Amino acid sequence: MNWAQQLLHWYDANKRDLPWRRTKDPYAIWVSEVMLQQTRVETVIPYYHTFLGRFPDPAALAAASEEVVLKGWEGLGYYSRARHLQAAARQIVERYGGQIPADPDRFRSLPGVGPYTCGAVMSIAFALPEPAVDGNVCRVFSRFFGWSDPVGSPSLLRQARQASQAQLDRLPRERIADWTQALMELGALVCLPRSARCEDCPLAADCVALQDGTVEALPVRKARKENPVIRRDALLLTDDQGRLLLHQRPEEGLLAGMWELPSLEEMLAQQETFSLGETWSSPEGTRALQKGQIVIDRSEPRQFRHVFTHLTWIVDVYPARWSAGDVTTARQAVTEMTEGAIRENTTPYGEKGKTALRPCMWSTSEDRSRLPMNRLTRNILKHYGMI
DNA sequence: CAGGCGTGGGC
DNA sequence: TGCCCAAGCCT
Repeated sequence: MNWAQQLLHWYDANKRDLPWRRTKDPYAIWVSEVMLQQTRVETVIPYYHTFLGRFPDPAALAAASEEVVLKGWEGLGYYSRARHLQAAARQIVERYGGQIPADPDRFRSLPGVGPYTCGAVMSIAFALPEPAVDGNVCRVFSRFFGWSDPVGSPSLLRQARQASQAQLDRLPRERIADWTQALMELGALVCLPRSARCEDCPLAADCVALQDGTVEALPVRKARKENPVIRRDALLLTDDQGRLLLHQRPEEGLLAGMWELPSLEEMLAQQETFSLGETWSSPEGTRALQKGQIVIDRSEPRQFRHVFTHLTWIVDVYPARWSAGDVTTARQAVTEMTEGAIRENTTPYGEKGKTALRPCMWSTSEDRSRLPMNRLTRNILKHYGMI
């Protein structure tokens, strides 16, 4: 047996029983591939079942509101994946009658479908000989062939695709899907980033890195930049009916379109353009703020920390109460409630000069269970008993 | 092409 | 605790 046959043989005996390996539905396989981008298998499994139950085919996904789709993705992260998936589903309904095109060029042109996802779906769902090179495959080949190109570099990707393609071209059709998954499965179970299990590897006899003693050194990784720390503040403003003021983030960028606590800094930044009691931007169907005033809790704000891939937030949360009363303009209300209470050096919303008004709403408990929020906001609301 | 874009688990 | 990651894509 050559090394490719040994790998397939190993896969036959050691492959995991994963939900997306029990279906031939190209749509379901596609959904799993998108969810698995930069995300662990154990994390994905419950989302996979829920999402497919709610959106069983491209037509169902295309017909849903973005809010419901985002809610189905809540907690998974990288939320543009969900938007792209839905946008692609809509194109599939319009252009291809709701069927995933069994055509690499057409599928690849859909939003959110890159080289890896295209190759994975085409090979796994349609047995087309398209290479699918992800982080696992790069690592396996980097070690097996002793390639020292950095992870993610075009040269490593190109070589890995070429190596996979060379095998695909020699495989019978019924082994195409297995080949794609066998490479990744080896990376996930044996050829691990750290503490590789070379003693269990079906390719050990031919592995350059194992013979050279460079398994732990490969693949070469670039040094990571330091995470900036961003100081923020958030207003936990409730009224006498238990409603909570929420704010929707901009349509683009970090946590796009998701709901969170409004920022005192943002209110300060926008005080020239609206007043709290009169013209607060409000999406259709939500309740505008009534005239009243804010009473802020002057005790020390509680602090929450949230770490993203590329930055860290430290958020001071200020509990406050909205009560009916005299008309209070934003300038008066915000100036009064922040004076001596708000910390300095926090960062306003609308980074990079975008200061467009975003929708705010008084949310009921029911609203808060329905609206998509990120993990930090969920944690804050849970801490204060708001969900 | 380098950087933006989430989250939770392992060590 | 802090750091590294895990089945990428987009700009």
